[in-house]
Amino acid sequence: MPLERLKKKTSKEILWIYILRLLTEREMYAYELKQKLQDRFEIFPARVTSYVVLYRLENEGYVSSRWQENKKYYKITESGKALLDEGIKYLEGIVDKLVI
Amino acid sequence: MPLERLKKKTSKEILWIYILRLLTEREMYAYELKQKLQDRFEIFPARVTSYVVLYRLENEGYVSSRWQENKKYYKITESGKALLDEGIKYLEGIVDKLVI
DNA sequence: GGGGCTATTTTATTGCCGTAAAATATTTAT
DNA sequence: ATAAATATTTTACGGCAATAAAATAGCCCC
Repeated sequence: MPLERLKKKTSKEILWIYILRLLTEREMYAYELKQKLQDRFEIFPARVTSYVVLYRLENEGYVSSRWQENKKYYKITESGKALLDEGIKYLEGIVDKLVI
Repeated sequence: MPLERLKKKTSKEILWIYILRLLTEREMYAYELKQKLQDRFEIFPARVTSYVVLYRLENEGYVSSRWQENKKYYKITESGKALLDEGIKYLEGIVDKLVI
């Protein structure tokens, strides 16, 4: 089923968008994000995935981090917010083109 | 840039949705579809890609084909239409969750 | 004091889809 | 007549992101 493939693939490959989206609400740590991803977006990434994605995002300056009580809290940066906006607009654009 | 990755990846991995969408308008052959994908959706798949995608779609019953004047015309089936609807709804759902 | 949950890191692997490659046939300008 | 563009097929390959694996540490509770 291509739709299953799409859901599996897409929901994982847009993970960084969901993560940035959640971080607009407040600081969170990776483990917490994984829970939220399940509750809010019904995505079930593997244990490590959110760590890896956050590592990439931080490396590219879209999030910053600080340690507190043995947890690594991530915060979205200005360029992260800009990226998120672009990402959402891009996805809206896809839908628009399909629906017309 | 994760957005570039997203555009590259997503626009290719949803290729089948765009193709099904185009086929709701009329029968087309693969080569023709490639042109339309560029004009309408600004996607630039490799020469063979539309052939491969259509092969998969036909195999799974989402399109049917017939030969006419040395061209293989593809037509969307009922299950193809259902799949397309589901796909679009799924994408709309993603956007909705992000925008809230 | 040890089992279970929370929390993170690094490295190696895998799965999959688009794509490159190679081959072929027809049609259309020049 | 021939080069270029159109049109399709089959097989093999590559990239890359999520994931599995393995290791580590704090915390809680019984």
